[in-house]
Amino acid sequence: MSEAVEQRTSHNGRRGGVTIQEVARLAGVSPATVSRVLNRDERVGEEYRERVTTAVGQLNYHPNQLARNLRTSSSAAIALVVPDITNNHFTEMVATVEAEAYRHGYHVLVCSTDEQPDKQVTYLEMLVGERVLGVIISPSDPNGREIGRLIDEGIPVVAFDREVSDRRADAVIADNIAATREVTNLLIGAGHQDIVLVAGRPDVETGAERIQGYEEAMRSARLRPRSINLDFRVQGGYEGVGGLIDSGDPLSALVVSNNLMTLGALLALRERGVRIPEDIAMVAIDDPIWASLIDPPLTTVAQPVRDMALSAMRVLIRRLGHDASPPERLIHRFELRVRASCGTVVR
Amino acid sequence: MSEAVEQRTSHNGRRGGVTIQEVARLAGVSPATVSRVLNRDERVGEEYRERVTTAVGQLNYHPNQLARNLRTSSSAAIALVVPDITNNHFTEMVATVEAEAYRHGYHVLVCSTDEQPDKQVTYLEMLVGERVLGVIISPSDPNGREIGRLIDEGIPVVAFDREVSDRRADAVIADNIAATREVTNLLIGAGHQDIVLVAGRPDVETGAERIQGYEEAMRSARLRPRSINLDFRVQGGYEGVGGLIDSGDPLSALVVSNNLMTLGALLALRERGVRIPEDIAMVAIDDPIWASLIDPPLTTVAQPVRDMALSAMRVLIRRLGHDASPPERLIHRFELRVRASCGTVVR
DNA sequence: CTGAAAGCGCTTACAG
DNA sequence: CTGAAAGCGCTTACAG
Repeated sequence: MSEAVEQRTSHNGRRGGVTIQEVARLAGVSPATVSRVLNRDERVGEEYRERVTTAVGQLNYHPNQLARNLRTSSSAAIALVVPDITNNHFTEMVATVEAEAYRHGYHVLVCSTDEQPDKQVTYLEMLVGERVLGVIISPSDPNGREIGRLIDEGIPVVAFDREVSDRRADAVIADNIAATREVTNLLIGAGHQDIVLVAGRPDVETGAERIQGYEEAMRSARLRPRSINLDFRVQGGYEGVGGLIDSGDPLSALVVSNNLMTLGALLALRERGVRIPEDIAMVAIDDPIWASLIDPPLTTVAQPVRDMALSAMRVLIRRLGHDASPPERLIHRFELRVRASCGTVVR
Repeated sequence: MSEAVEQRTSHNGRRGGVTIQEVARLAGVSPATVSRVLNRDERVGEEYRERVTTAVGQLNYHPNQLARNLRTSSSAAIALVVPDITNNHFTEMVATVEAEAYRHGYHVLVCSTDEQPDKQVTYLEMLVGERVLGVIISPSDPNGREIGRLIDEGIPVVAFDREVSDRRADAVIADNIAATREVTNLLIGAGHQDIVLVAGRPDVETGAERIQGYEEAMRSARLRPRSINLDFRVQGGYEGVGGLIDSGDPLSALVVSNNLMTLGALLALRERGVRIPEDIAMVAIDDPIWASLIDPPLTTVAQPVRDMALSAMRVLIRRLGHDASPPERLIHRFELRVRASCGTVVR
């Protein structure tokens, strides 16, 4: 963490560029007036406004954001704190938020916490130091104390996908319980009994909810729920499902908790020559773009990530406008996409 | 673009937090000394150092980065400018850079230009305004005038994947010509003659190089090169390959120029019931994680994105340390991964 | 080794 | 409607 500090201390020699003073001089007005024009202050006279505008043009003046940031004690940055950018789910989210942010003149800081609570703490500390305007977070640790600190400092926080414990944050989440119940019921309806859930970490909210939905469905059908808890990565799905097969325990269908684990599961099954859905049926949460291309096409429930990201940005932008209405909790629904892998469809 | 400006002007009311003055008072030293301790200035006496350190701890002081930024005329941000974050290739790159940046105490600004030159210009202007420390760019427009401006301002630029025309920038690129030649030769060696290249935009460097490699291989074999130029997206591959099949022109094998187009191509082929490799053989540039999972597994040349990203960061960090040695040009090689889709392998 | 003082480039009450 | 002046919170020559 020290390198960045060292670099910056030796960086002062950079030549300054045009300042607001020079623009003021050329336009024959005060710096204050230039500033007002730049900030769209209504009360500047038409003639002054024009003189400033042309002076700005002639000098090719660009305001120093750093000075602005210090003076206003804020920046133009929105921070995105996610557990893992390479997870397609979050990539879509980042892409959507970035496009929206650009439209509104913000820029985005991407912080990947790697599911590590302390990386989250470090990043959040950094973010209050940088006075980011707002943060959208999919927490690795929903209780992370720094979350409250952001809100204390007046920085709005929108929880995405997973809630945070601080009740002052807004939240945009998906109905994980209903979605997992639905896909599990689909397998039960097809006559499966030995259905195992390849679950993500139960200490992560979405993980826990998916387990809950699965267990509800199983219990309603008087079946014994059985799940393996792994981390939400390719490796997790690969090792978990590999072990499951190798154990020889009865198994006729899998519910897999997210797209990365699905990839791992498929690798493990393919290596062992297990056929889907003949030997084992499979359904997955998340609908990555390759789901319809693999053999067999995968039955999934799709999470409306882009819509969720847009919701999150909408709420955040409202908060940036100092909307102090009570925290919102927006719940989005998944969409079932039945394909061949669950064995209920003629191929 | 105006919204961000409006927000910040109304944001001053935020309560300040602990300042360096208060730390100095508590420690019984001057602010200058506190600053020196914080910035690891060697020449501070042991006793002063300790007093400062404990005062910092007691007050839970965090330096205001905004003030630091203005004073040093720099920030701790590295900017990543890429054409499309959702492209797996760039996602991997962003993830790798982010992790490296975190290790070194920088944070990263993600800018997606959407292949639009003017979006690139807007972003680069913003970046000089923000005095980012450095930028890694995969240019939508290699000639974008703002690239030179960054370098003029002393901000190091590393071109990634695609070079920029300004010769002062470093570049980390891949050997696209050799890679495309190699996969094309693989098909030729298997006896194919009607091999079409599903090419990306020829005005993009990587696109042009891939076309070149393909044409070199075809001409060496006295075959007529034929390519369709699309944009590097799923949609491009989908429509392009669909049209190709529907045209009824002779076609026995496809070389597809990147992973998104490959996805599109596969969708188009599947819709039409075209079998791979029996009806049409296929090889692709880029080796996404699903390449080995689809049916049939895809023959690809893999680009070492993570290594490339690490190279880029290494160069950039060196430049941040004011290394003024001549610009580097690091060329990475692809790796051929023969699987079933090219029809040269027993399934 | 340490401190007093200047200053980075803006914005914004405060007067007029 | 406009300007003079203060000040955001640091860092860093400059003296000592």
